[in-house]
Amino acid sequence: MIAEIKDVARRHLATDGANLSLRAVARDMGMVSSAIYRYFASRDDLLTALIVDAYNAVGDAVESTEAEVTDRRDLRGRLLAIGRAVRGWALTNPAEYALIYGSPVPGYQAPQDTTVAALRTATVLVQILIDGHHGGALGADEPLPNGVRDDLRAVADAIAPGLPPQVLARGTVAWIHLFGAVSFELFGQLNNVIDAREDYFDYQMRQMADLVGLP
Amino acid sequence: MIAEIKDVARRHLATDGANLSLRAVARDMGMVSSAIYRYFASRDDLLTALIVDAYNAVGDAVESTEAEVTDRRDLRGRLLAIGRAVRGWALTNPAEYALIYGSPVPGYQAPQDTTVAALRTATVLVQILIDGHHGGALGADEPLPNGVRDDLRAVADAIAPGLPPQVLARGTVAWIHLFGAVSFELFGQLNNVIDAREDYFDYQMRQMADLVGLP
DNA sequence: TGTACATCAGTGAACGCGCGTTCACTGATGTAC
DNA sequence: TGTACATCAGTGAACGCGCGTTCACTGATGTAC
Repeated sequence: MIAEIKDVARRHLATDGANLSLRAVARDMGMVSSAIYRYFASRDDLLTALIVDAYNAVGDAVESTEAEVTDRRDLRGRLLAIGRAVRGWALTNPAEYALIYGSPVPGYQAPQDTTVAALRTATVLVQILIDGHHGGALGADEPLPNGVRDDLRAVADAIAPGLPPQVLARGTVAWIHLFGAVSFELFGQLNNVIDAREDYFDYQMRQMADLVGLP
Repeated sequence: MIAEIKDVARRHLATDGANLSLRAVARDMGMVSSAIYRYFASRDDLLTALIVDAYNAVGDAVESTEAEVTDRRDLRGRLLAIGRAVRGWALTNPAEYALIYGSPVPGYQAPQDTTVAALRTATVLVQILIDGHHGGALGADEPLPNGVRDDLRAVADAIAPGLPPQVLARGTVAWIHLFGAVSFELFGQLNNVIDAREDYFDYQMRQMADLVGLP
């Protein structure tokens, strides 16, 4: 029942964006609006559930697609797999993507629960950096601004002990570019400019592989 | 009067996002809601005006900041200036930034008028590419997927005749990264990860200058 | 200088709609003795 | 096997609010003769 409500709500997200209406969801389920309160304490609670689900859905997509790269030394292939997984998921679930990576929902404050699910995807990328670093494939010579170096050292301590901040820095740039590229395409900024979307996306991911220094 | 309405509307954007309410705007101006219709035919018309203004505001900021770089051969400096101008404007006008570069407003269809204003910013970047290319500073050897090459050739024909698609390709990557980085920061994805925001942004822009191959 | 008229910014009431949330309730299903 | 009770999913009415848009109107200001 909870699952059905979320399904209907997801369908509504597609047309209404984050202005999700409890009453409309109830209507679609042939229920009276107050019945939803048996399952969700408020509209925000429903939104939160959808957000957590969305993070987990990208997480699932990314983890499984990346795991399919059988040659684990093919770091570029693994990065490309992550990128394609995110993009593929975003294209099939644009509203949910916008919910988690688009403009913040006005008046909605994300609770702590969401951050755990949000981290899953990042972990897969970081593992590529770790593997590349251990294999000695990634250089890490150039200096970083002090503040950035300290911030990234803290991140490394938490999720990838021993990974040099410089390596992480380039990883985050690739990371940000990945979501930037997907958002740009999804939010219509590529319209009338690039039609060969898939090739263009792959091209960008290759540029990022170069930037990170993957062999 | 039109200007005042837009001012108040802009203030509302900040709290309500794109769920802009005509009545609330009128209320804030001490008018009755129907009075707005003397100046804007509908809520969507007001939104469109705000969007065009926003594009022009970024355009102004970018053009003037970039023009301040006196050494025109300093291509990296010019790119950095563009980046900082976009980021600076976005940080002072987050709601307007979200309006034009965030998730699309549900149910709102942007009219043609907006594209002209949207192009202004891009033109400034393309000029850097042109200058770099004429100076012989930018290599353009590696192959591009056919579709991408054709798409970008068409773009070049329209706004920068003679500019090789390869050069434009790298420029668009920098372009997309710029907005990706600003959105990532503005939409809160950097929270609890990077505190040295400004340094981190500059670092990213330097990576993009490298990627484009600016001297 | 004074009157008649047109312009036009803003009013106020109304239409028809939507929303989130509360609350006492019905009525079916399951459980215990 | 049959009765009494508890559980609980869903109802329906209501509260108090918001919205975009239309429309006939008032009343001040400016213009023409």
